[in-house]
Amino acid sequence: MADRPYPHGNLRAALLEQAERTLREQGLDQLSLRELARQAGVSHGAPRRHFADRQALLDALAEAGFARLGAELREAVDAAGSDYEARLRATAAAYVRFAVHDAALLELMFAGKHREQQCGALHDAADRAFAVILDLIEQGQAGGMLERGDPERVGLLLFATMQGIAALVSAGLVDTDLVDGLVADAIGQFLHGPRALA
Amino acid sequence: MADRPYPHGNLRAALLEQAERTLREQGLDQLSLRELARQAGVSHGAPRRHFADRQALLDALAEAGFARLGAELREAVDAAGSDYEARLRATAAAYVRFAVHDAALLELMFAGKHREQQCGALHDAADRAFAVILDLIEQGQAGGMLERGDPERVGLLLFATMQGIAALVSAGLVDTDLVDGLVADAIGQFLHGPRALA
DNA sequence: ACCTGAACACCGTTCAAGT
DNA sequence: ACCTGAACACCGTTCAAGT
Repeated sequence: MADRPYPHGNLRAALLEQAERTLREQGLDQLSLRELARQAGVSHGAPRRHFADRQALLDALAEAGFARLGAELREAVDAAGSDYEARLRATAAAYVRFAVHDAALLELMFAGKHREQQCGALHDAADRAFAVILDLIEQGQAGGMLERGDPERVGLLLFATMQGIAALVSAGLVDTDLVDGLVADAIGQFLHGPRALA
Repeated sequence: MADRPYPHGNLRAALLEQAERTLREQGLDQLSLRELARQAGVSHGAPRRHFADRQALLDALAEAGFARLGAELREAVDAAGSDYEARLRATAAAYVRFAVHDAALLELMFAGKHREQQCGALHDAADRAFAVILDLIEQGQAGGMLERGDPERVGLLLFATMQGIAALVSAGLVDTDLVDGLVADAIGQFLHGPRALA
């Protein structure tokens, strides 16, 4: 209740930031435009100037989520050593970390219900996150660590596997202490095929 | 507006059935207890006798969703021929079909927010769906089509991959005409390793 | 045992009015 | 250009009362 970090002119950013925090700490159900306005110290009609309706805010959150996911994946790759399997593993681990830390946000990012309008921006943000994986695939193929093949197809498969593991974890269908093993299995299978699991 | 198919005594089943339809046709946002009560021809307080609150209804929907998913996977396996790769492919195709037909329901099934109470029943239903995949893995290992290895770990990986593909499709991040290829890639990679993608 | 109906607090959205 | 504040329709939840 001290000074507002956004005295003015930044209402849109303030709403998004607080919304992301609420989403993380209390879930989508508790995310209300009126409460966000209250926390920002403006009237309940004010957010309308920046977001046409609640869904527009959710779309913007999802877009920002993909941007941040892409950045975190990129960081993980860059921080990993030169060993290719370690780079893959670090990427997958970063993905799962994001999924655990921002489960509700990830749900929102993959929620089917998105506006046609924002859908373009959302799709672009998702593509930029996917580009990290794509780069990794091309790098692996160039270095001979991965078989040749359409990088997009191979990358989509890796992307899907990571998202699937994230979903199982977020849903609580797999115990958290099994996650690391599952990620390792996924990367091993991806690189070396079924015999990696034997 | 004709006769109610549930004159009485089946309110719980009627609510669940209508809720699943609304979820499919209009999405989670449009699912309201009051509207369900209206469609069932009862007062808005009546559902409370069968579901403590809205979340309890959603939990029940998710549980029923896993039960149906399991049944549809089982049917797909049984309807497929004896060729093992075809059986795997049919299972994955059935999963994606479910995801496309009931995207909002699948979202609900994997939504983190589930009650402790219902969580047991939900987990059991999910386990029964997973059992179909587990059987398939054990069958593949016994027949020599799959490498040996903890069937649970191998099965989880396949489960995650299917869920990941489903998520990408539901989110609209991959065009529907690429789905079949992606499923084929996933199964090929799962059975034969990376060289299947070259 | 199951349902009704009034009540309460809250929400998203709209819009005329202010600065 | 941006925000206010009253208004409207709708919702989830509670609870005393009915049968």
